[in-house]
Amino acid sequence: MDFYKGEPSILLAVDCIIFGFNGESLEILLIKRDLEPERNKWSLMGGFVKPEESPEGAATRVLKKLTGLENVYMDNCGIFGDPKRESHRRVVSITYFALIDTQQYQHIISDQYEAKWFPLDQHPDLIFDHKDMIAAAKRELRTKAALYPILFELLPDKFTIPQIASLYECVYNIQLDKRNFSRKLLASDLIIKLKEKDKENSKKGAFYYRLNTDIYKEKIMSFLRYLPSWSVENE
Amino acid sequence: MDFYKGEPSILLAVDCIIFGFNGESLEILLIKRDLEPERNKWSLMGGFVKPEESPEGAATRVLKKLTGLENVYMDNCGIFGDPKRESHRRVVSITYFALIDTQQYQHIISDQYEAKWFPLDQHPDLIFDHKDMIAAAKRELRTKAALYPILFELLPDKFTIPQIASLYECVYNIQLDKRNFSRKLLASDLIIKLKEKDKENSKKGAFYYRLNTDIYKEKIMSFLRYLPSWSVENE
DNA sequence: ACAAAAGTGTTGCGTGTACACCCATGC
DNA sequence: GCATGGGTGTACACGCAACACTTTTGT
Repeated sequence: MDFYKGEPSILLAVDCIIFGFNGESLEILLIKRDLEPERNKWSLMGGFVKPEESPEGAATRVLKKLTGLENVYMDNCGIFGDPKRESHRRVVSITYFALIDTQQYQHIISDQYEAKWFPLDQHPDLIFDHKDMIAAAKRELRTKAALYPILFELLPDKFTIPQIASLYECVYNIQLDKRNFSRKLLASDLIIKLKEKDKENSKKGAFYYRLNTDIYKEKIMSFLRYLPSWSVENE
Repeated sequence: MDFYKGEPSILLAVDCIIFGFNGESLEILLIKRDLEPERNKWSLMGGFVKPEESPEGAATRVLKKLTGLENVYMDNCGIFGDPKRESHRRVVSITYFALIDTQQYQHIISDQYEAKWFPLDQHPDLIFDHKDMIAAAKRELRTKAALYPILFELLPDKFTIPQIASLYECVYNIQLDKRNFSRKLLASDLIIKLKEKDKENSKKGAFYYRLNTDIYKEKIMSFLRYLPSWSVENE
């Protein structure tokens, strides 16, 4: 039986905002678009949702195609469906942000695309509404990261506390008191101290830590301690 | 020119989780589905996205069709795109939750649909994955309402503090200390005291308040004071 | 008068912030 | 030994939960 006959069909796409952290700044991975229209312009990595996959599945596939990475943290961060967003054809795009460890990425990068990292706030002009998508992803990343410790996804397995502190500083564009930050993080039981020290960035050296994955998963999964909080303040 | 030729077309739908508060419990508005397949079964209000409208526009249209209401608070709360979610045809559905003031709704209800309010946790069996949609909407409502004072959207223009306190109790299934709640709310400058009292629910009577829309909009728009908060706890 | 719900005053505790200080190391 | 960044101790402020207490009114 063919229900819904005559209903308008719309093309459904996904676009990925791929975040990485190089120790200095928060960056996003952009590609030179490889199909018409707008071929060769800078763009987010994306693709159409195929009949046998979910939107999230499409995003996962597209991400793997570009980076070779699997099991990457991804999360929906918007729906872009303005009828005029692409002038040629009606396409609704669902966006996902991905957090990847650039250490792992370096080695597996696909040569099929001309891909390049750009500082989050200094990307070139992009096609369609991709600029808005990035802005939405940044907002969503900030919101999520304030509630759940997802930023660890951007770091290698072994990391130092100064490293993650500077990551938070990049994400929120703030200055943190590293001493208090360190204490707070340790008190959370989220990280486990290793024997080894990183001596590259200081004479004394900072201990390496790794995630306590049990506690991490618990915190990622759990919800807010839902209480009204009207003490919302501006950025 | 016809770019993207040969790309699979997918039907795109929206479904609305319509929340209302009757003073006693949090409820959702369900309808008896009026088209095949699954005609006459309980369902969320929904519809297909038309070529000339955005998904959000479709949700707004569909909501107005059922309730007659416009300018209703709505927010995306999920994407349901499993290839097998409807066995007959590939449909991806974007869900929106809506917060309406049931006082206004009572009078304008459309007779075109058999619609009925159900307590959020006691709804009948629903078609497809609509049950999951409601669960996702509930989670999203709780998260949003913990960060922004959106629950006022569920109340009439004039409301009392005990009223909104009991709304929070319903949404989070908790007991609040009304005394502290009242103080906290007043300190937020979100509400403005009126001369009048509601004497229906107590002998002393509780003052009516109305929203301070300036402060309200500011708080709704503003983002988190983005700071890492790992003190996440379970429900 | 008294019950019942609205609303205020007060206090202790926990968390975050600021900052003085100590520690380890390379040069 | 001294500069540099890593890390600890401590003190104060603030916000929130707890709860005794006051207020207002209907019966």
